[in-house]
Amino acid sequence: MKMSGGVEWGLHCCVALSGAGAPVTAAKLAELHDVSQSYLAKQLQLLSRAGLVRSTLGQSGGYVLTRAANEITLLDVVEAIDGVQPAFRCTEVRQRGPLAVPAERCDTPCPIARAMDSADRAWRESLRAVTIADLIADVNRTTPPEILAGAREWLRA
Amino acid sequence: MKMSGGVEWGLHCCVALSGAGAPVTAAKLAELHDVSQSYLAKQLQLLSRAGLVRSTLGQSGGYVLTRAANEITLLDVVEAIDGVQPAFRCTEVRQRGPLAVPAERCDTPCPIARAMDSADRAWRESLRAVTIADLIADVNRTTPPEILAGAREWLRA
DNA sequence: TTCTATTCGGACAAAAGTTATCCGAGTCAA
DNA sequence: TTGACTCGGATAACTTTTGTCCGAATAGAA
Repeated sequence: MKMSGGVEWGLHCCVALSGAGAPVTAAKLAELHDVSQSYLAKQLQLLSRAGLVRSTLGQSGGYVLTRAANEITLLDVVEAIDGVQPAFRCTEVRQRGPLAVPAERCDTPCPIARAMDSADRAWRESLRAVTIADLIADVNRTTPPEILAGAREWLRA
Repeated sequence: MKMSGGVEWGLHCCVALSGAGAPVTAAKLAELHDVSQSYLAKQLQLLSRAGLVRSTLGQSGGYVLTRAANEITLLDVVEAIDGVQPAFRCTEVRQRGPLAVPAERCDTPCPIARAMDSADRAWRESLRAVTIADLIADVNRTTPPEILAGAREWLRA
C-alpha cells in the first residue's frame, strides 16, 4: 500500500501557489522543489482536471488556485492526484469456489468489505479536516521569518 | 493507492481456518476460494512469518491459527501481508531547492507529514478495532445455516 | 494585424512493484 | 525404512507507476 509520490509535490505546490498572487509556471514550481519538471507538470494537470487550479496559457501564464486556501482540503488534493477509489476492492470471494454463496443471497456487503470501507472513511475524514490554510499557518509558525520573506521574493522574481 | 489483493485472500483464509479445528492445506484453501494455489501460498507464507498462523509439514499438515479469532485484528493481517510502512512517506521537500530550509531547523516534522500520519493512524485504529471473531459473527448472522453447515463439512473432508 | 516567445496538454518510453509460477528441502505417517 | 506429501524460497510475466518528450494553443509585443 503506497500512495502516489506526486501527492506530496501537489500539496507543496498548493502551499506555494497560495503565497504567490500571480500565476506561477510549472518550471518555477519544479525548480523550487527540485523535482522533475516534466513529471510535476503531470501532477498539475491532474489538479487542473479536478478544478483545484486554473491554468493560464501564453506569456506570463502559469497556475493559480481557484479557491481560497481554507476551502481546499488535503483530501481534495489526495483524491485529485491519487484517485478517488478506495484502497480495498472486494472481489466477492464468497461467490466463488465450491461453497459459493448465490448472488441473490449477497444483498449485504461482505463484512470484510464493510470493515475496510469504514477504515477508509476514517482516513478520508481525517484528511478532510485539514486544509491548505492549516498547513500554511503551521509553516508560518515554525519557519524562521527570514526564510519566509526570501521565499516570497524568490517566487515573485 | 491500492492495497495488495492478497489481503482479501488472507482474511478469508483466517476466517476459514478459525472454523476448522485441524490443519488445512494451502491447496484446499485455494480451491475453496477459487484462487491461484501458488500465489495463495505466498500470502500464507507472509502470515506465517508474522506469526499469525503456524505451518505443519508432512502428511496431514497444513496451516492453523496461532491465536484465538478474537485475538487477531484486521490490522494484524493487513500489516502482515501489505507491510507496516505507512502509505505516505515524506521526502523532505522543504530541504531541497533554492529555498531549502537547513536540516538543523527541521526538528519538527513537516505539517504535511504530520497530517498524513494522523490519517494513517485513524485508518489503522479503525482496522485494529475489528477482529476475525467479529467477521465470523457477522457471517454467522447473515449466511443461511445450510451453507454454513456445508462449509464445515467440506473443510473436514 | 503579424509574429514570436512562452505556456500547458496529451501521447510516448523506462522502471518499479505486483502478480503468478515452479521446483527443491524438510517432515510426518505408515 | 520407506514414501508421499507438506511448506519455503528462488524464479519469470505482467500491470501499474514513474518519468520524458514534443506538438497545439495562447497572450503579449512589434
